[in-house]
Amino acid sequence: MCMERIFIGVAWPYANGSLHLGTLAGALLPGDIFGRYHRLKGNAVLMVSGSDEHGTPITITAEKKGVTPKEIVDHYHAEHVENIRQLGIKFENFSRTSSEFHKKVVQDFFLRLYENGYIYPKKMLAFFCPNCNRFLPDRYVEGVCPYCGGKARGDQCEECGATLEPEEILEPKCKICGTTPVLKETEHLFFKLSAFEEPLLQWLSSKKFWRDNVLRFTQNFIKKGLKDRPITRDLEWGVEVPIKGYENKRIYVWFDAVIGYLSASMEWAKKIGEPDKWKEWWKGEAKHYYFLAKDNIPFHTIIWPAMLMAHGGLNLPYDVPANEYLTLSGEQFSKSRGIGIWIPDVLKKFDADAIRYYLAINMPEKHDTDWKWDDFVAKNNNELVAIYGNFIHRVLTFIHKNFGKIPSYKEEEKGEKLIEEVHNIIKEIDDAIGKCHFKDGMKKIMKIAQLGNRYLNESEPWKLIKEDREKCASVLHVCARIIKSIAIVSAPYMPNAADKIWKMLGYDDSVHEHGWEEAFDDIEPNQISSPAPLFRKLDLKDIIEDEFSKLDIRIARIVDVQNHPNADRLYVLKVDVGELGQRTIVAGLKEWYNEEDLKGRKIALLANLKPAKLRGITSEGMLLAADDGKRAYLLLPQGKEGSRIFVEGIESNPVEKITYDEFRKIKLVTKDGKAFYRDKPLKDEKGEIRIDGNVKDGCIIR
RNA sequence: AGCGGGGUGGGGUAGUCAGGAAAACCCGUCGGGCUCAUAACCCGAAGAUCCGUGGUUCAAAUCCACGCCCCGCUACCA
Repeated sequence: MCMERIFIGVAWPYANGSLHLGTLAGALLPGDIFGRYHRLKGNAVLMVSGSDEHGTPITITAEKKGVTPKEIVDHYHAEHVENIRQLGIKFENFSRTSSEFHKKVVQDFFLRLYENGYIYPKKMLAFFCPNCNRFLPDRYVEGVCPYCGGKARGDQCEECGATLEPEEILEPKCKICGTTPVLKETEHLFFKLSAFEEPLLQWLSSKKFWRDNVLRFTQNFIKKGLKDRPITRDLEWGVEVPIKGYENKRIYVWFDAVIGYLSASMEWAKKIGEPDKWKEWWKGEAKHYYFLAKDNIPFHTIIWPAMLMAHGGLNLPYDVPANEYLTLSGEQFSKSRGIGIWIPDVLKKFDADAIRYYLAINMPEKHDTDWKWDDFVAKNNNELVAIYGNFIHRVLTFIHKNFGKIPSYKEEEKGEKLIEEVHNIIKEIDDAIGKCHFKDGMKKIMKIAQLGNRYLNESEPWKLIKEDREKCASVLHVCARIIKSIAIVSAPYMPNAADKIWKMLGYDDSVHEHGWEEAFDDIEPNQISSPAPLFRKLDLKDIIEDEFSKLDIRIARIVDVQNHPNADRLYVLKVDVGELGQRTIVAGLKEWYNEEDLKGRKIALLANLKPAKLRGITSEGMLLAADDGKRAYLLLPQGKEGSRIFVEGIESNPVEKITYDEFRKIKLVTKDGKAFYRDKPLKDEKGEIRIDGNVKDGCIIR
């Protein structure tokens, strides 16, 4: 078989925070499975990625923390590198965009496009915040839509979807400081993306094998018309523009990041001492694959290919098998809403391969899939441990106890049939991974383990060992041979476990130095040492240990206030809880808040409290307030009604209904005029939750 | 609003583009077997009007039309 060159580009994680499971499921893991598979197949793989370290969000994080952007990206880049190592993801080069090497490549690339006539200057209007003293990216401008009066963000209305020009937006506010920004003229360099509509469509016409969603999305996007994009920004943090007159500007982070694929390839070649070697992938015959989640599609199927066309002489993407999203119990990962599972946290608790298994078997290839803790535990325990791990463990312990080495094979009719069946499955796995059907491949590996278990049960070697030692040896030989196959075909999915199996089979090198075709070969009569279980069982109780996660605290808006007919001190409130609808609650606020104070106000509502009748009226939830023994103080959330109030780092996993007694054990207190759980502030999507009035520290919130 | 994806037994998914014999797989439930193995393994059973309505067809989960519901994207956030 002739060797292929495979380039694998994995979307660059942004160095403004920790990696989360979505990045792993959508880009890192499929890229790694694919890369490891091709290396096993004997192909020449160049797989690169790196930390994306420029852009406004990083400068803002740095300002908030009072450090330099460099310190932020150094911190997260180091963390990414460490996490990637722990996850067993193998890159030829995992680089970073703040390196001098990368900057130089970006500037050369930029200049070449400039010389080729694809970059030109143009004046434009942009929002400038006089208080922050900076131009604001769209994301940081909030205002009112001139068409529907809804909330508009940047260049678009969130409510009606209208696209807005900067000057149209009403009552614009800087999202960082709340100041009204001014429109200011600024000159930027534009990339002539519009020139590539036809070439891109032409190029796409040969991509019939792409995933449907990727291809259709891309084609529609282009057909709507491509606009030239400004590719410089008024910023200090980024790659300097290599053109006179633009010394105060930086290259737009997106433009710079995608060039990382090229710069990281060149840097790799330099590192291994063959500085021209990258050309074999970028100028010679090679297939370029890019792994990313769906939000990244246009950058990899339109902008980057157009940039490569404008540059000339470099290979375009061959396939972009973009994934959908991994959601968490049905909700999208979102740092600002406190929804997410961060890689450094999960690595503390679980084996990388257990995480890799669950994400592989549950990969969002065709549509969003959900990470659910109970499902993770179930699949780990019932599939990975029970079917896969146990097959290997029971075979090896049996061999170790009774033979000490891989027993020799005489003949065994059923076993031969099984081997043939397994070989067919291996071919199917090969085909599946080659087509980036990773989920399917993983399922088929499990199928092999299942067939092994069945064969073992039917053959009953524990009986044969007493009656027919030779046949018993043959049966176990067959099983061992199947385990060898499993080790090889699992290597792309669970590199660590695969290598452990390999060593338990008595080999003293690494499975990753071997080839895919060896999965068809017989096993050598190795001595084996005492086997140990590969994976451990998990207990859901150990995972969801924090009692706070039981609470479902939502923001609610008071729409109506009535006096309770049978109680002097109680109000009956009607509240709007967004997606949860309207609710009636009873609250004892009458002594401290009058009706007018309350109407329209946003409050914190414990939404999953077991409903209770208070003097004849059922209260569906409980309004949370601080109590200093003399009076009550309302919590003052700012977010949208229906959105959650959370504590960072504690995953929300509310129980159906919580009793008042259970809730009382969870201590929420006041501190510095804010609400705290333990030493962490309660937050909503707008930030930390303040408390009305002048409340002392240490008051209980109920 | 536009575009894209999705709605399949209790849960999670495959199958849909190239329509066709009993709708496949994993988990869960129930019954049985086994005891080598991390109370793990294996076999069997129950359980689905394949979102709804209408249409095309000898035949529809699959094609067409309309409707309902979820999710994502919409490039100067990454």
